[in-house]
Amino acid sequence: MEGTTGSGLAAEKAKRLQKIDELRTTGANPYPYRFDRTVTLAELRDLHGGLEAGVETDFEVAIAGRIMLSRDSGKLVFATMRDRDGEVQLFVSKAVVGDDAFEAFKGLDLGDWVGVHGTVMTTRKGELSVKVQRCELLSKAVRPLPDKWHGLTDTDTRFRQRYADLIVNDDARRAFRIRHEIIASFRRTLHGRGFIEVETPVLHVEAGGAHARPFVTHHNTLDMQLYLRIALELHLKRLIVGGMERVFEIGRIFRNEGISTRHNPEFTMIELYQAFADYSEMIEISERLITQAAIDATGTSVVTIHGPTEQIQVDLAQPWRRARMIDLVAEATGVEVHPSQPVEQLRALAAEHGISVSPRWGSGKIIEELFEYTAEHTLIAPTFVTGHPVEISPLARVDRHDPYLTERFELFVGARELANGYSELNDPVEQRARFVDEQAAKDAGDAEAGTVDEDYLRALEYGLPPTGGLGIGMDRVAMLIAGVHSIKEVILFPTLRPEQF
RNA sequence: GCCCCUCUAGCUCAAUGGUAGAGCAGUGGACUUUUAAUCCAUUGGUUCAGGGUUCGAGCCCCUGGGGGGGCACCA
Repeated sequence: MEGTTGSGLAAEKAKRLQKIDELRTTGANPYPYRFDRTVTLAELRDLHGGLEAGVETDFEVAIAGRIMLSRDSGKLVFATMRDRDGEVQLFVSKAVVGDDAFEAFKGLDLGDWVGVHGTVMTTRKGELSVKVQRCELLSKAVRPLPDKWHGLTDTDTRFRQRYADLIVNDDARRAFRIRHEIIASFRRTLHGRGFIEVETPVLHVEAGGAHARPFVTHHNTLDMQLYLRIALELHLKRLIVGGMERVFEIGRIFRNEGISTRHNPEFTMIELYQAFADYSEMIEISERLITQAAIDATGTSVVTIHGPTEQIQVDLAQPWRRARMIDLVAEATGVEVHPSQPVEQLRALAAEHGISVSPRWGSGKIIEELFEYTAEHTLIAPTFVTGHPVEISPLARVDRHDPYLTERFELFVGARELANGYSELNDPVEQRARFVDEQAAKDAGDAEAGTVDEDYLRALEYGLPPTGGLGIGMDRVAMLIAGVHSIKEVILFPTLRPEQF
């Protein structure tokens, strides 16, 4: 623990802390306040990446970054510096910087942040480098970096210490870069179509807009129970009532459910609502948003889709399949189904497929179960599943051609649901009836059923224009475009059990 | 909640039930064009925790914990 011999973690930290003390005794600050850099390392490479080997320029730069590697060859030290977007080699010559500065440079540790003044050059082998004139410690790292070659692979450590993961794993940095590009792309596409970005409450008096178990919390001053939102839907549609016409929100959603490769208790959803549009417009926007995001994030609309048992390459720019839920079930089971059929008939079919059915379920819910068990896992390439039964779609408008179905779709890619949209139900009388059915289901013991949201009904009574709405799971889109298998790879700090220190 | 896998040095990994090891990092030394630099030497361990079996446990058994995968759950 004390002293600077040995080489465990404690000894390593002690040695570095001692270096900090020694710096301070010489009047140096191991944690200075700022550094004015002139170029980023990506800019440096853009400007000078084409230099031939063995060239020394007079081009002076000030750069800043973290020391990632160091190669000491006596009176010369080569180090690799990295900033957010690039790397460059530092060329440190004892003859150039002088004995004291040279020793000081050798005293740096991997992981230290430094600022460097120097000139641009290339080595004999052609490596773009900065010939260091002056090097300033910007922040001393007390803890050593993970393995310089193997990086960090332990998932526990990677997710708990995301900072360390980001320092050493290129793939981690890439995934979050892609996530950023996707979100930026979505915003651009929607701004281009006249959408306004809004923010609505996270704390809800009633957890509506979806079927999910909510997190419950409490407000002290109001002394009331509140729920973390499970969807954005109902507030955004209130804004359409208010005449905002085209709104969207990218927001965190909370669902008190299991954790898996596809689920995190808090995740990010985008929802958008467009007045005077219907679900067909939402289908078109879904396709456009995701395809454009892939292009913006990766430069190509071709993605590799990882299904449960297979993986395929798909060009998102090609039209996506559309199929009604009832037709997919018929295709999978060989039996025509429709929510107008007697519930006994559908129960029998479910039983044939080994699906246990709650006595509370009507025909529509059983059809959905049949779909999930028989058809969903086959939807690897992007597929819009449409025409959900009314029973399972309390906020969607009835299909203009079939009173048992709704004008609704869900997008499946890689057998995962990515999006959900519909022509919004805007008849306040019918909406109340649907809410009453939901409340009845909740009272009968369905923890995920909704309640009667009186304020939302009041809003509808002011008049919701014909509206198309859409929700897309941003994390899952990021998984698709980044080509990763777990949602934890696209959430910076995924939900984990607390660590014991 | 259930099932399976996993946990060894700071990191990446070894180790028939028989003295816990390697590479990297670290430390000391050599080297003015290296780039996972190289070469020589070298420090470093509560093997997740607690029990048990055994002459002897990193390894086998039990309990607990973290993580991963699957199931269940999840519009």
